[in-house]
Amino acid sequence: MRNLNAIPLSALRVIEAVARTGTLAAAAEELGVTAGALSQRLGKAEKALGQPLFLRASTGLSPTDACARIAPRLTSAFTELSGALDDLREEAESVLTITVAPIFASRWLIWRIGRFNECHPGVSVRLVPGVPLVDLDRSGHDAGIRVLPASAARPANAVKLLDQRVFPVMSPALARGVKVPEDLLRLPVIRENEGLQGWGPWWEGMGRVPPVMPAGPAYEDASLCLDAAMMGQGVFMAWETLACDALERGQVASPFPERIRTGSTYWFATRGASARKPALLEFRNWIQEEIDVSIRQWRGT
Amino acid sequence: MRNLNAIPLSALRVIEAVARTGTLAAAAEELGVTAGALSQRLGKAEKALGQPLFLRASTGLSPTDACARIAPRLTSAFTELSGALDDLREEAESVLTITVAPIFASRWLIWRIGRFNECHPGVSVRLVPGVPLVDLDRSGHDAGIRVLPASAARPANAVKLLDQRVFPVMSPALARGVKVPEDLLRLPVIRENEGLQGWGPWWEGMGRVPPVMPAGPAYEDASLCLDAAMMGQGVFMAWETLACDALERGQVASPFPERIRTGSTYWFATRGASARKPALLEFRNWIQEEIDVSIRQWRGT
DNA sequence: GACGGGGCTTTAGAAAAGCTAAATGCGAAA
DNA sequence: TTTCGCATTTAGCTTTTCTAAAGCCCCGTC
Repeated sequence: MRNLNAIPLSALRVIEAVARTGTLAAAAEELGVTAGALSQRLGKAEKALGQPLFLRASTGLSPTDACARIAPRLTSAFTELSGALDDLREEAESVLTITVAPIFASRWLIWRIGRFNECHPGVSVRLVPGVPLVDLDRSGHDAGIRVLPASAARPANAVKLLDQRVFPVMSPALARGVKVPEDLLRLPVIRENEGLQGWGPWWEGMGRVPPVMPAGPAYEDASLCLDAAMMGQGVFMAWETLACDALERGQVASPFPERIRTGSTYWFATRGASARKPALLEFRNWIQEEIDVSIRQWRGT
Repeated sequence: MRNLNAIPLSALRVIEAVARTGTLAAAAEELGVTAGALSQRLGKAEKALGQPLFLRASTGLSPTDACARIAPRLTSAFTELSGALDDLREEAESVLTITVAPIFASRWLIWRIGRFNECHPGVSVRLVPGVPLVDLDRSGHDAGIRVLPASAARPANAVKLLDQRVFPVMSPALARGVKVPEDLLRLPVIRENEGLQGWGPWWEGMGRVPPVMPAGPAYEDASLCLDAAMMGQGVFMAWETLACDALERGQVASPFPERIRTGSTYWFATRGASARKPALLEFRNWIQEEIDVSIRQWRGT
């Protein structure tokens, strides 16, 4: 492979094009430069290789034996390169790579993505679950869906998908004993990573001073916490996108109709270079509609 | 194929090398430039393609999905290019392309070339019969064997193979009636292209004033003339390299022992760029020896 | 036999690309 | 924390490559 260092690749391209088209002029047209430039490149190539590659005839250039023998291989190699490049471009157009917080992907997005595929068969969406906020312009992702607290700066190239709202969920059996918020104090609180995310805003939203609550089991991520809630292990303060489907299916119950804003926001951030991809715009539109539908549904409006 | 115009081929090479080696530093070593140069090329490539191709990790660069997908194709394409180049080089070393006057090729060289092949199995000799003197430096031939009259300029990069000598030949039956040169006047003269090449110098060399001779059949080339002589159609003034084998085999007879110089010379001319090819030197040495042997033999020394 | 055209080559100057070396940044391992 | 490995950036310099125009050669035409 190192022998490619000895001769500029552009020279090989000239050899290929001239061998294929038969004239310098035609090759020049194809490569988008003047014939003079090619003549020079060719001259250099022949000098570098120590042998003439084309016989100069009045009607054009005809390859020497040796050149004719390798020309098809050059053609095939460049065709391969060209094809690979095509694929790259095509894929760039038809494939969306989207980084999503796992919680959103696992409990909401992946159950709906099939519908997008049905409507847009030419587009393939790849979800990349990932917690860390990646710099989209460097990561190779076309877009990212992330939840940011109100305190965070508005991300670049981002549109708001929805305000995050929370509410307590529990198994339907437990819910039967819960009539007023204070009833919750009798239940263990299922915590994500030992934290009590969302409880403060919720009590306040309900017009109460946040009380001390009995600690229940803790799990590593919100999805596991929701499972625990389904199983009756306690009460869990759930994000709406996390719980809406479980609520719909009756796997968990929500005793109070209030949906309290935490101040966090879902953002759909687009990579600058992908901003013009039609597939990406379609996807964003689709997800916005889908969120609308989904929320309207389960909020019971 | 035109899409290759949009991005420098060297950038593709960087992509390939980095994808394969995993680090910029290793790729830089392979391509023989600094890592900084590659970083720049890569940056340009990513900009040109509108998408990042590698994720920057602290341990090196890791290709994005899309890049990983095309990388093997790039590798295969460059391997193909590299292989083609190798072949070109190898062939340049092991293949000799030699342009020869057809008369010399057909009656002398091709019957002996097999011996060269036996001694030098790695070298393959291609004879390109051709009358016109080609410019070796432009024709793609490594060497040429040509006969030039004394008046011609000594060709560049040429060594003398032998002085051309001529003598009359005829069928053994006819030869029985020929004791002195004047006996030839009773025979038809077989002519090449209506000409009487060689007769003047021969008569003079024999100490005679060139007489008028009876015209016989004419043929297009000397090889056909020799055939005619074998068949008893007359007498033919043959070049020694043309007739020596036929003489050896008794197909023609030469009544006089004198071998008269015409002043023409066989040259072995080498293309400048091929002058250092070991195979070419071997061939030249071989042909010189072969000529020595052949001439010594049939001159009966 | 001059003429014209197609096609390659040459030339000079200008533009662009590419390179190097060194400074910088950034994680991870020690 | 320090250090180490690796990538990136910067500035300046070299080298390459390009273009446009003129030149040359061969060939067929008028």
